[in-house]
Amino acid sequence: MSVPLYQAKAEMFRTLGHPVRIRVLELLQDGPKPVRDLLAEIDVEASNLSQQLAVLRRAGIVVSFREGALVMYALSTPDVADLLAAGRRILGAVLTDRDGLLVELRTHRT
Amino acid sequence: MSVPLYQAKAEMFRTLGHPVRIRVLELLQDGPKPVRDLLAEIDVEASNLSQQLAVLRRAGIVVSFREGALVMYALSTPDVADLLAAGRRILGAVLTDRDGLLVELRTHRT
DNA sequence: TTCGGAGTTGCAGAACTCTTCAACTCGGGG
DNA sequence: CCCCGAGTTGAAGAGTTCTGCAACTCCGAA
Repeated sequence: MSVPLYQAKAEMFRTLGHPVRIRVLELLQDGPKPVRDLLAEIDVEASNLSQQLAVLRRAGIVVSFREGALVMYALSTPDVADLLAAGRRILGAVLTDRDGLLVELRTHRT
Repeated sequence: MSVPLYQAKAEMFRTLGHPVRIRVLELLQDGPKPVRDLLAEIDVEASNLSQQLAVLRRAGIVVSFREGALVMYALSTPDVADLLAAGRRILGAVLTDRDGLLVELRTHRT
């Protein structure tokens, strides 16, 4: 293995670090979807969506296959859902901590 | 709330998308550590580490406090460990899927 | 076979992130 | 008081990533 593990991990997280890519993953959580449907829900240009899908595909996080005239995308592993869930939890924790801090700052001397 | 949720999520993942920052979080998983210790384990310039710590701090993922002459850092919530664990699982899944694919390609016609 | 819809690819400029250097703050000793 | 070790901050240049445009491929229907 030539790439250190922590670097592979960093790359994986970086891959998720884009609003369009996050939305794609959330939409794919409840099953495979054609590009058309993603495009209908995400409000971004087709070529831009395609670029972002390519990023996810290269990272191995989603897979694509053709179904008749349509190209379908799906999560490559359901573990992705766990990651998104963990992300949600941290976001919640961080935001309530911030509120807590604000309360602290208001109720005590700074 | 002015920032859409999926954008906040994307920012959080982007924050994790850097090798030094990942290593810091992994080291902090088993308790608060002074910057000196992080510096001793990570092999990066002090100012660079400081920059990366600032990124994590701004995102609310870690907190820092002074202890005598040293500055200590700690995870702001233990949920961060879950996120790293989920990341590890996906990395594993993606890599074994890749191997699976390679086997497929070798045993059938391409 | 030709057309049109569905996606993808290549590319260039704008926007962002990284790294490093130098200058700085802060809290103990001596 | 002055200095030193411990960290932080600011800024600039190099390097990446993002977006949108235009040109392209591929399948299915007429």
